Amino acid sequence: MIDVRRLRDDPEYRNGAVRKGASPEAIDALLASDDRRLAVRQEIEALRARQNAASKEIAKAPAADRPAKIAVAGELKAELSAREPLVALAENEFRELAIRIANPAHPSVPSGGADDFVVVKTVGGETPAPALDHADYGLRMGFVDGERAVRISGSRFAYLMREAVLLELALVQWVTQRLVGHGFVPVVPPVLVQEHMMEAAGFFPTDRSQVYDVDGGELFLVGTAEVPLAGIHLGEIVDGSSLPLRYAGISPCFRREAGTYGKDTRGIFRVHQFDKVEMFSYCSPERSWEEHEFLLSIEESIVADLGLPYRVIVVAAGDLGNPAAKKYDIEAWLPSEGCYREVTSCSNYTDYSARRLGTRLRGEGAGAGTQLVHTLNGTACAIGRTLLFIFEHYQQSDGSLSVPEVLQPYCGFTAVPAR
RNA sequence: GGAGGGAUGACCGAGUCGCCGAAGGUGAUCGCCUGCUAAGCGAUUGUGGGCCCUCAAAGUCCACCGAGGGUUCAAAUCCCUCUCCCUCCGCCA
Repeated sequence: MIDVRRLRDDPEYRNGAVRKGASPEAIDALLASDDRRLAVRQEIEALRARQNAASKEIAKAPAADRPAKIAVAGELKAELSAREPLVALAENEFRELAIRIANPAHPSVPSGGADDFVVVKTVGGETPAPALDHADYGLRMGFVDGERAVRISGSRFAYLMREAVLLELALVQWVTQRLVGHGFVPVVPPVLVQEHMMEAAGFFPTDRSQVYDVDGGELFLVGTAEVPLAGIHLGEIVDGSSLPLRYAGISPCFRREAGTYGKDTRGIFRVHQFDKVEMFSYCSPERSWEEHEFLLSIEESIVADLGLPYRVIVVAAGDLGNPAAKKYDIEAWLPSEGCYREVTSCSNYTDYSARRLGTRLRGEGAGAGTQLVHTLNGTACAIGRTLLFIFEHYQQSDGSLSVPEVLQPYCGFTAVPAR
């Protein structure tokens, strides 16, 4: 949820919203609506104050005077109940308008759309394509069986099998250990959540079509552990000195991938179900940008230690998700396609999600007030996606697969012979 | 799936129409006291919003006792619906 006061007073903030696609008209309409709801509320509150006072008098009055006083209070009540619905109307109008304004882009975010990203750095070279691309290689090695999965679940599902499973477990172990070392609390979260949690996390109503609902719409399968991790401190006021609170969620992720027909149909690049280790930080507003860089540095270290060539980009304003003020993507080099493709990303949602989540922090010292926390999230490792990069970069000329050194202690083998 | 019980402030826990934004306790903060520590004594200590004000504080008004409706001049308290939690039975990895 947008900060309306800041939208009114801070030109840079307002401009950031425009760069995210909000029209100046929509913003002005929101501000006008804010004025209206305030005026209505003031009127009703004044009326209610009079009614409350009248009621209190009744309690103190001697029995003989009561009937007259009750009549007076009754009139006020009638007037109040006639005008009270106006408040809800004004509030609803305001909310409708407010929900359409995305979190403003940070000044450091370039304007424009999907092609207007800025490359921050490039590490490693653009290696040549291997004999088989990740899909063919996965099939050949018996790592990925999409054909059989189609029979039982439809397209964009796959059986992950054989050593690929051990590599998955190794990745989860390795990455989780690293995060624990950085002070993240490891979490296996619920992956079915209620509608209100989807809303609070900012996925509904915008991305409703991307989410599976089960149990007759009572519960929804999360597309990322970010959702339940964002809910850990729902409605809580946390001690400011305990921040940053860092969680590492390990979970399957479910995505409908609506509107991606024909896109990335090879292998397990884009599937309806995959496992992921996700980072989530609750952070004070003062140091959330620092935290964002921290999450990026972890993501970089993971990709780099796996030996994958990659680049870091700052995603342009128009290509940011609704709640993100800034987002980095790490794109690894995919030799078979001859281009960089996203492996991980991290976003700073600033106070945008926290406002709906109701997660605040209490400052230190006596009389210190509360303020909204900032929330950030990032992919530590999207397992399937990562495996596929390994299939290409670690595929040997004899058809065998070597194992990235960092994973060897966790999977118990150093190579998989050709098949 | 069946039968009961519950949801109150950071936490525990009173409270069956007006004197309740809510006793008491814990925790926290400030001060006092004891040559340290512990204990003890006193004070303060919910959230959000409005008005006032240059700002803040103070003051004042409104809302909030799981959520949403209802009854009433007046609801934490009565009624209805929903959600969640707990206990027992059944089922079960």
